[in-house]
Amino acid sequence: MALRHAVLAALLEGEASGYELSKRFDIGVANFWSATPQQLYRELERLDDAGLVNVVVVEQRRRPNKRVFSISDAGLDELYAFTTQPTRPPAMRDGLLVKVQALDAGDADAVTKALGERLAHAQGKLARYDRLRDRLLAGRSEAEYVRASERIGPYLTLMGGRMFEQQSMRWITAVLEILAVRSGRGQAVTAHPGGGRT
Amino acid sequence: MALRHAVLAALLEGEASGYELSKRFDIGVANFWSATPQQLYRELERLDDAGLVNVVVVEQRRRPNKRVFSISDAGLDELYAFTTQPTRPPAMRDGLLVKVQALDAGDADAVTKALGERLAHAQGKLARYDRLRDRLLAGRSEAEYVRASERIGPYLTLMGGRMFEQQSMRWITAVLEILAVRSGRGQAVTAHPGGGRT
DNA sequence: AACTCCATGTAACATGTTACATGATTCG
DNA sequence: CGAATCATGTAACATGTTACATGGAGTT
Repeated sequence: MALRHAVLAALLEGEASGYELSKRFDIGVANFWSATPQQLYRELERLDDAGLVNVVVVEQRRRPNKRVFSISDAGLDELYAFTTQPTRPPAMRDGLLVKVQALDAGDADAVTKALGERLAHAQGKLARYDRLRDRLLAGRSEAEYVRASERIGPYLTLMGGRMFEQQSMRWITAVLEILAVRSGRGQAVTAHPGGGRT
Repeated sequence: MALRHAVLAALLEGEASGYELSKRFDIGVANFWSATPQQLYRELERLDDAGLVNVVVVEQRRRPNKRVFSISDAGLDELYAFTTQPTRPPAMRDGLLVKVQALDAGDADAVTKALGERLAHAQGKLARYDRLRDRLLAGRSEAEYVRASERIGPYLTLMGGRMFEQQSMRWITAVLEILAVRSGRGQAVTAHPGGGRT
């Protein structure tokens, strides 16, 4: 049930509508959890039913009404309790890794292309994280920020996100180099056994 | 449908029973995909139905019979096709990150403890990966291995796994240091707003 | 006129988790 | 004698994905 707690944690940063949350949890932006809009709308219903969030309907002039959610006292208790509960280590589930694992029986050019795309994606995410970091630090050094700021959680997960993307980039770069070496090596690429399908 | 292709990719390393596969895909070992035994048994049924694997029932003397699976020609075609298909960037979903994000409203000691446990877990995985790497290299240098070995996919994902765990360890270490600085800072920990639940 | 943004949802499906059940064998 | 390992599964549930639907406002 970690989606539930991820939503509560996100609401610590301030109240939000489902739509606003769906942007914070967008896969291309999220640094501590990601979820689709549909998951969020469903979960927000449940959180409301469980009394873990407060809801206010905000009527808007030239826009559809929105329901603005904030964390309730019961929600804060629930979130506190969550931090004391065990969590399992995360599962590796990345299609790109499967492609790389299957490289020898797959289309090496296609995998190389996919690696390049992932590299660009990581670069984009990193740039966003860096902008966010600059905004958080607001001119202060990290040491200053760490001492002075009220909250530290968001900064720490942001750092995690940055390091993760940098790490991805290093891995992809290393893989691409190795693939370049191998494609330039005497031995040609072995034709794929099926010989072309249909 | 990446589980399907992960299983096919795993079978490139040789035939296996469901039970054997479940060990390769164990969350504490897997370096390119993880899955529970139940998922694997279900998926192997489907792969069999779709003709993507060959199945041989091996009768054993003092053991229950086992069904040994290997990738079929159709399976190789399917896997090849998969390497040309787009995959989405992976979703961040780690309960530990949620805890860290919620640190300021949570139990800092419990989160610190969880970070320590994750650090140990990462260390263990790294050690396993290192042993696997030594076995793969079999005394050769990486450069030699890259030039000479038939397959490269498994080595590359292994490298990915190693780098990922090292990266996790660096992040956790940095977080623990920052938390140590903050807990030693003038300002005491703010009591949690709910004040104790129930 | 077409497209994107705001704002919400439903329905159907695919995937992943947890608990349980069975039964022999080997290890300490 | 109890625990771990080998080997397979079923059932129920929780979570996540995809496609679609609605409708006004602003933008090109």
